[in-house]
Amino acid sequence: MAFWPNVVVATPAHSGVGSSLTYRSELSLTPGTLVRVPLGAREVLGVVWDCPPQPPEGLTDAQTRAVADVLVGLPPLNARWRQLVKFAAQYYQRGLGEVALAALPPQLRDLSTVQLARRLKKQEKARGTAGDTTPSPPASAPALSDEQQTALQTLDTAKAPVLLFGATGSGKTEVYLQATQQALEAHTDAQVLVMVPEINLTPQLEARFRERFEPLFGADALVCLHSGMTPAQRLAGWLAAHTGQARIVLGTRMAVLASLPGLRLIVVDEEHDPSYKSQEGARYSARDLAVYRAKVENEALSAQGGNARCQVVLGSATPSLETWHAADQGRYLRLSMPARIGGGALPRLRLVDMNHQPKGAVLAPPLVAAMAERIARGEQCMVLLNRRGYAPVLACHDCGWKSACPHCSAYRVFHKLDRTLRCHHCGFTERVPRACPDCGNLDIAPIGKGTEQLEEQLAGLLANVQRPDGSPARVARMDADSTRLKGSLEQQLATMHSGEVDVLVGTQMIAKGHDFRRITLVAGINADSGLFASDYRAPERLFALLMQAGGRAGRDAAFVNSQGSASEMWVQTWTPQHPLFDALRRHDFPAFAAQQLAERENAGMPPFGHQALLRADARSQQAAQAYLNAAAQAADGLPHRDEITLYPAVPLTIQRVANVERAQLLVEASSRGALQRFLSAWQPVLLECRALPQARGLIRFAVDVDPLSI
DNA sequence: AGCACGCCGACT
DNA sequence: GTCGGCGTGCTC
Repeated sequence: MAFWPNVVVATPAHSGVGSSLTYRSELSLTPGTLVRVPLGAREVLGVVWDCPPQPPEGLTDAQTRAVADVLVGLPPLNARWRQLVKFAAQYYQRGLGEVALAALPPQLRDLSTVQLARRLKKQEKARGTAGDTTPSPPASAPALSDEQQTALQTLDTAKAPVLLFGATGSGKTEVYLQATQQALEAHTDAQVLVMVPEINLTPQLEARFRERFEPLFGADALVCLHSGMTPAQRLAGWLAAHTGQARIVLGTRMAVLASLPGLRLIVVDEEHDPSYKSQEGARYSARDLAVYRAKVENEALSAQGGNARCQVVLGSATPSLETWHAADQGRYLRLSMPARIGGGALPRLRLVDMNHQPKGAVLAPPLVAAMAERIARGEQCMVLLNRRGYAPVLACHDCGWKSACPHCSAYRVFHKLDRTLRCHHCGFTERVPRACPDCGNLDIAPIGKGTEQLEEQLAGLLANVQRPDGSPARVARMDADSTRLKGSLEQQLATMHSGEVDVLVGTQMIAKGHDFRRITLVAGINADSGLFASDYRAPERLFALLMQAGGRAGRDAAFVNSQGSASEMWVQTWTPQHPLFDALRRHDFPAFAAQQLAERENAGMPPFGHQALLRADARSQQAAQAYLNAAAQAADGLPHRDEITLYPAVPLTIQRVANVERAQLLVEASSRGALQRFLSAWQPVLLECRALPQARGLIRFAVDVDPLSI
């Protein structure tokens, strides 16, 4: 008796190989079994997709090679996981094996069967001792507000994805915690997946979950899964999730593809965050896959009978318009928690019209004065500027030279601290020239402001300001540069918490998640620069960013009240008349969303229309565009072509990065189904078009379904 | 995608 | 003389 298992390996859709490869095996292999198979000269990890007892047609015996090794001891990946992977591969136009293998920990690929057995044994042993840990008193959950209570109850019985629309500080995390507890207590094998948009946000959430659940389920019951972990940690975490030993998995977008056989609750925190959309490889939206995954789990659970469900919660103070629209239509269940815990008020908006401020001032004088007042009272301030470095450009006043990157169509940023010019796109770094490289003029000067300069200027402006104890005000900066070294993020957060720092200057990263109880003033500098960009999502992003940043202020109602002052959100803008600010002033996200959705509907934009991008990287811009336009031409006559609009190829905003020219072509459809079917039919055509003479110089192409920016 | 094989520049 | 750059082609 022999079998012909179809095995998926890490070959992408555009490699020309079908979705799976057929091997030979003496044994019948359960679908989902992990195997090692010969592929060319090497041996690779693969997943058995099915295992028919008949040889395939059109494939000779000589072509079929034998399965080299079966990873016994590792339970097969279940049908729900395989369905999720299959859906993701189809929907995002990638190879089945590419998605499947990307969802497995990289170390699993090069681990021998013996090593794996050892790993599993170790894990098993740890599980054995987990139950013996001294039972600590169960962590007491705080009493819930009425809003939280309602949310929790609804969550328990909801028959649709739940949008938890909660103001910053309304206690969403406590709802996640208690929902997790509910799910875990309902079933001994139940697992919960909690996702956050960024690695930075995992430590504090992990701490909250550990504090609550370690006494109940032991330390091994919670694992983290994100790309910042070492390969060994990732393998261990993945194995724990796959074997069910981990009851709670906390991670970034990659965690949505982890094997979780007992999944009963998925939490997507800050669901609007663009980081959930992967930007390379398979460009999937972890949020959308989370919703799909819950659906698959629920279909399986209801087929088994009983009323167990896998719930999915999308949490945000400023939901994505896609999610908001789904809630409007009743596809998602909207739960609102408008009140802050402790009765704190949301910060008052102070709009500064920069047209009426002294020319050249980065910070409006009234804002500086307001900050000085706060510092003198022992309060902290936060200033947001979304630009690293000292200045975005260095220029020669004489000949007009600018600090262009030789490899990219972008300027290199002036970093004063280490006297370098750095390209933020390709990483090319040089020491700042003493004189203009073109004309030798010594008068080269920075143009525009970055966080380094803002920190420097603020330190100067606040030099004479004293804190209540008479010590001088202290300014600190937090951005990707200041937190690059391991542990420095934690260190910087600690100095902020301890109150050593009065003013924190930083990029977007300071707006997310971190709770500093003494912050009562938040300022957005140059925040509206995004509004001038052509990106139709710019207002949505700006609103979310300002709302999130504003949410950092006045989190501790008791502190704010004791200070006798209200918290404030200052925004410096050149377009104060923009309707976005009216809604922001009222903290009225629903009004903002309604206005934006009306605009989107009129323009046929998402979520009313559906989009995909065909992107091309090439030696020359001409080749990139020629390939794209040829692909568009070759689409004639494909199924659903008449329901699709193909736009002409255009260069990306940053046309060249690291000497690679980039272009893209927008694909639009009014129906998701038509777009999907068209893209599937287009895929083989895209492969063929690579061989066209005009596409000479093409390096790669990729389809981006539901792109976040166009 | 990997990863082999294969052909041209700066180093032990 | 090699090490190594990445261009081209293949994987049941």
